[in-house]
Amino acid sequence: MPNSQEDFKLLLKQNGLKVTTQRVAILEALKKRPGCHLTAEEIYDCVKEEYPEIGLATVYRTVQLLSDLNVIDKLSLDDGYIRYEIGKMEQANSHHHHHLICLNCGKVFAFEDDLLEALEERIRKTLNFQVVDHEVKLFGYCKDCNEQSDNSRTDSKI
Amino acid sequence: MPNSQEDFKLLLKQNGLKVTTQRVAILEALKKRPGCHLTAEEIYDCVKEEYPEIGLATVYRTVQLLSDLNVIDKLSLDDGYIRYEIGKMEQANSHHHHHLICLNCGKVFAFEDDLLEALEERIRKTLNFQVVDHEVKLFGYCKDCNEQSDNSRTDSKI
DNA sequence: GTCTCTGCAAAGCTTTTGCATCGCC
DNA sequence: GGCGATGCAAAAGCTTTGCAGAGAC
Repeated sequence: MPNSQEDFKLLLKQNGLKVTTQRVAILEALKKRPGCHLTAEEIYDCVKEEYPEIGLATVYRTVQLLSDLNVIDKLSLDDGYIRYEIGKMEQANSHHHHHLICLNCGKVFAFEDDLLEALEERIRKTLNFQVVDHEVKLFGYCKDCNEQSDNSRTDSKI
Repeated sequence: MPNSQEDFKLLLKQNGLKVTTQRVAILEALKKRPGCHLTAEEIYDCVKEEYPEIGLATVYRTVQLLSDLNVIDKLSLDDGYIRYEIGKMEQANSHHHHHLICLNCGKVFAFEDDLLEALEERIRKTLNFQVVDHEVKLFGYCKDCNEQSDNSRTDSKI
């Protein structure tokens, strides 16, 4: 991506949309935080720091728009919030969201996997179901939390 | 499951909870519809047919309770509703939700897969992340919708 | 009889929408 | 200057909560 901000402005114009400070600011806020899964409220707080007059409704409208343009990806961690993260650049058609969610600390880790390609192929053949996208969430306990519980087990000898 | 309704009553009592008509009726409603992914409102409508005086709040409270007891499974299809289905019987610790969601007709298909076991094992080893549960959603187009679009393509010769 | 559960209504929360104003093109 | 975008506030929609009465044990 040589100059993705210019690309973004072009993308807006190509779709008959206007380039506004708010839209650029929201995208930049998400770009600065790759791998973060932000709620609309969180994005609102981030952008407000350098653009205090922005409204929450604008954030909601903009993330919807950016999601439709495939610039950002939508995901849910089943906590009642819709979350967004910067999309895998220049890969409009193959966004594979794989997330590891720690049930203890709540941290979210992303990972890429090719094993699912085989699964999708198998489903296509056996069930005649054509898979075009997927969302995978794995719940468990992360490295740090595992080690902590190991330590506490060791430490707990009075 | 020899007599799962008795088992359920026992489970409630063992947890210091009371056996009520509403709780039994809600579980029965879900049991009658295996593979259906019902919202609280839908469960409410089902139960109301034979128990008209039930309240929606009771349904919300009961599905939460049944979910905590691992009797039913919670899932989301990202449409703003929390959904519930009868859990995999007698398998309290290994519920593997795999869902195929048709983007055209909205139908949901469930499938079991062992490929993910290998993936989880790999994640455990490479990332030191202990997976205990997962939620997999695959979006695409089902058999019927695929065939329909094939037909409409054939039919559209005029 | 006690203590939990239920039903109703109200509140809570995230997200969406209406509308006058603002600002990009 | 026109028309889309914004900001505010109000509304919408799902879910939770408070409370008095009902029901399980």
